[in-house]
Amino acid sequence: MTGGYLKGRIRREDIITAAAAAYGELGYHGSSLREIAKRVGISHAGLLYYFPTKEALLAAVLERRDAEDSEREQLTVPPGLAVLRHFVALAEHNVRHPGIVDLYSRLAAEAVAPDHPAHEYFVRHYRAARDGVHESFAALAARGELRDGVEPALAALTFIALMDGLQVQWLTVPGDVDLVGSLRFYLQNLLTVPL
Amino acid sequence: MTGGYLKGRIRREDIITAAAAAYGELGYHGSSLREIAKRVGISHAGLLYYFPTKEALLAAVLERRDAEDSEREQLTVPPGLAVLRHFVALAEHNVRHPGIVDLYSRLAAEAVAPDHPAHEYFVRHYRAARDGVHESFAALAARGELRDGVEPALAALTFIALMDGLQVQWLTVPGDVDLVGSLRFYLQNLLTVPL
DNA sequence: CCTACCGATCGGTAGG
DNA sequence: CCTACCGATCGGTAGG
Repeated sequence: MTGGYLKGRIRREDIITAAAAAYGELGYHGSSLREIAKRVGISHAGLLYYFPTKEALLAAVLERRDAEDSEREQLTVPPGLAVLRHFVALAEHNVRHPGIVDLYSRLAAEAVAPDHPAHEYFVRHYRAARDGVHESFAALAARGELRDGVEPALAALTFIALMDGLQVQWLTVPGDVDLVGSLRFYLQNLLTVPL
Repeated sequence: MTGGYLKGRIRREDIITAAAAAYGELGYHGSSLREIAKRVGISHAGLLYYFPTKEALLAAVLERRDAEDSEREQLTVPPGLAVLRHFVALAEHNVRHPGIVDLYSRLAAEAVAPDHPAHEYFVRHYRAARDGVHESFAALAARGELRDGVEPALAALTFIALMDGLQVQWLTVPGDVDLVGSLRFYLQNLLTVPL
């Protein structure tokens, strides 16, 4: 007599996991409900019992991604070097989980279209990422740990862009790209102190 | 009695133009032959008279893109600052032609999948871009125009990645991103001489 | 959760 | 270049 609720919750998680993998491999538009359902072992109509529309499933995938990121990111990290190191650690994590990188890169590129269901998500995502890093660069600048002429706002914007661009190139030609080393190189270049 | 050949060639060019626009807006997989044909004012079967398969049309779009890039790029530019300035000029050109950026970003993200028909194209594209920039950074280093500790190979890789990442972010939140200014900022940071 | 179905759309072909 | 068509696939619904 195991609770039916628990079983349902597990099933939902399985569906979200399968959907995230499919979005990474095939893109959102390229991932049919039938394909995702097959990976879970149910019919596509059965999937729609858990998520009423294709977009609702996408929303659930993005929500879980945010929840995972928030978990890994302890909110206690103060602006400064620690935040930058945290991003390097995130890159190290990503190298061991290409599926996550796939998902993110594919969705980000699709979602440049204003009518894409994940567009607003990425607008917020970029703003939040930029603002967080900006704050850290500003703190470093105040302590004189940023090289002369380095504008915190531009440093933040280019840092986020670099991470994204590196990921796409890494996925395309994995052997040619050192994700973590490239990030370190970039950051060290802006700092007057060791990372 | 206008030559039928000329008319056919113009029609082919029109189809390629429409396809490139559609790929940018909707991605390759999201662009149906019927949609592209409608933009040209013919039936999708008519389109297949000019390009026998969907992939053949994609190949034609990529070929023309390369041809245009080669035209703009005079082959006489020697490795060094001039090449970097050329990339900044390319960014200025792109800001006025978002359709090209759309096409490139969408296809690059789709084509990380090894079985995507444009995958090999992007593998070659990344290699060529990196090698070209690498050569220029190496020349600058030899002349002492690169800051200490800047490795030409990493500088080249991150430069290409930065361009790509900036483009996606610029397409998503155009008002928040200064494409050209960000590139200048990045490059100036690596150099000991004014760009 | 299932089977069975809907209308719409896909790339490609036949035959002119 | 067209009309007409093919089999396959799509998201979603009906009714259990």
